[in-house]
Amino acid sequence: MEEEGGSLPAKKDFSAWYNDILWRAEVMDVRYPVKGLYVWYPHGFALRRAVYQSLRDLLDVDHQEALFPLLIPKTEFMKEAEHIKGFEEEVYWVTHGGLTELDIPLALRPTSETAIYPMYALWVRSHADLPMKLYQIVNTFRYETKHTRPLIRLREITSFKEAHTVHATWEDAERQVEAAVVLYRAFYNQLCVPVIVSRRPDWDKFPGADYTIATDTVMPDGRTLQIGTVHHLGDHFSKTFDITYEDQDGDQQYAYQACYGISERSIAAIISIHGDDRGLVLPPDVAPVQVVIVPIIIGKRGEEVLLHAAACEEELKQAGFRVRTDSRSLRPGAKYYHWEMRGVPLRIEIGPRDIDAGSVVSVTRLGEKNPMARAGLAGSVVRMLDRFAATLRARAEERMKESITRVTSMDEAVSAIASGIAVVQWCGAPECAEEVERIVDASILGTDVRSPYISDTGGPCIVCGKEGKPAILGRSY
RNA sequence: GGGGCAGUAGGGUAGCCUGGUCCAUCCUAGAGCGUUUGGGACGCUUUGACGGCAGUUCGAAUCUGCCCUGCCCCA
Repeated sequence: MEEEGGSLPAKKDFSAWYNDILWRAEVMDVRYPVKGLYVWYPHGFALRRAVYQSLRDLLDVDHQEALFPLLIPKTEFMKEAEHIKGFEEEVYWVTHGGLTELDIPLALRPTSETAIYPMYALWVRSHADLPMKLYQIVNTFRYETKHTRPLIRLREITSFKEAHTVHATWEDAERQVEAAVVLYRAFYNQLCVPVIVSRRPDWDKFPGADYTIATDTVMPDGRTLQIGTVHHLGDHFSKTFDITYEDQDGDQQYAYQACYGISERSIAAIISIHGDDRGLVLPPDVAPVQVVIVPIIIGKRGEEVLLHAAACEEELKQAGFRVRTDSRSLRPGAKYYHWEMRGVPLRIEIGPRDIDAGSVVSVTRLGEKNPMARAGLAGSVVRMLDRFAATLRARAEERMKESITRVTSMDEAVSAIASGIAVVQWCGAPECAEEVERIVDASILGTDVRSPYISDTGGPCIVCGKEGKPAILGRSY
């Protein structure tokens, strides 16, 4: 299934690079014969598993994982008017069971509010049940009409982590929204992916939400990618689905809710932000293989080299690393290219010369090559990988910083958007938003921007000149 | 949503315009054997393809229609 030889298009040609790296690095196979559905290769799936494990670890501190059905009866799905409007054009419907037409058509969940909340109505009874914080990791279906793209715009989102929380008050739900933002920041920090947090304009919020906070990152071509959203649902759904609790005075009260999601776009971000002309570059925390050992098997000392490699592998495994020894009968160079394509952070080469010198050769995925003492190997690897992650993070932060430009004119905005995000002042009026979006051919992503590179001081609106606040503008995926 | 281009072994391609020369070219990959191994090894043997359906025709990879899939541009 794997392909060697030939090479990846340069990352400068981002679209071609992205399409190619997915199969060359064995992340996704895009050849499944249905538009918008793709297959995870084992290596991609291992990456997915590590990424979602790290997300689970963060959530499991105060959330519980559950699992709700894929199919939602039309009667439930159609209850919340705004929600329906937001999704009706992209819902897949199951209309038949075998040859029999169903009395009530079943929707394939495009998201699970309407699957979960009827159950929440049963589960939430008293203030003592609150807050309730559950999440699930599931596939969801959306009949996308725009151009589909692996990991980015899918008809089957295979890896949707959606958390749904229930609270006694609007303010409690708001605090949960903030907690979710903190959680998502921590998640992306582990992935070494920088994000900008902002509040989506009203017309762009989740259908049925009071407001939406989003995390975006900037792709190498300057377009933004939304990689996390947090919604304050107010009491819209609790009123629709009758989610009430008995408060301390014995009165029934409507609950307030929040929900927040992350999908495999997080993996698209890892690939796009860290990858280079040689392939993937993976943060050590989520790399399926963290260390690859390449034994240099020459002539008579082959057996001896393999024994040393096996001892190193064992030592690193004991230390908790995901290690592979590549003892295939290929030239060492071919193995280096192979594992570089797959993003392995650290390579250790062991040959007769190293054995004689009591050392090994270590080479990071960023090309830093050093001899490393054989004694205390595991400790050295820990330090090496920590530094590697820090470098990745710093590198990505630097690029993020460079892609953000504060502008005061439309011309400046246009040129800033060509390579990233423009920060403008905006008064908040929809007419002004339409105007600026039309002129610069980009969208207002959000306000109340939280990024170390964007100050929150206001100024005159770029369109009408009235007092405005910073808003970010960009072309998004 | 509108328009354009394309689909040939696992991947990339030639052939298509001008139907027969094609049991289809080349590179790469896969299998087998042998020699190799400190940055993509080499030799020999071998496997493997015209997106689907219908039509035109004595004859279709090649022409026509529809469908599916992909890519690019515009909204």
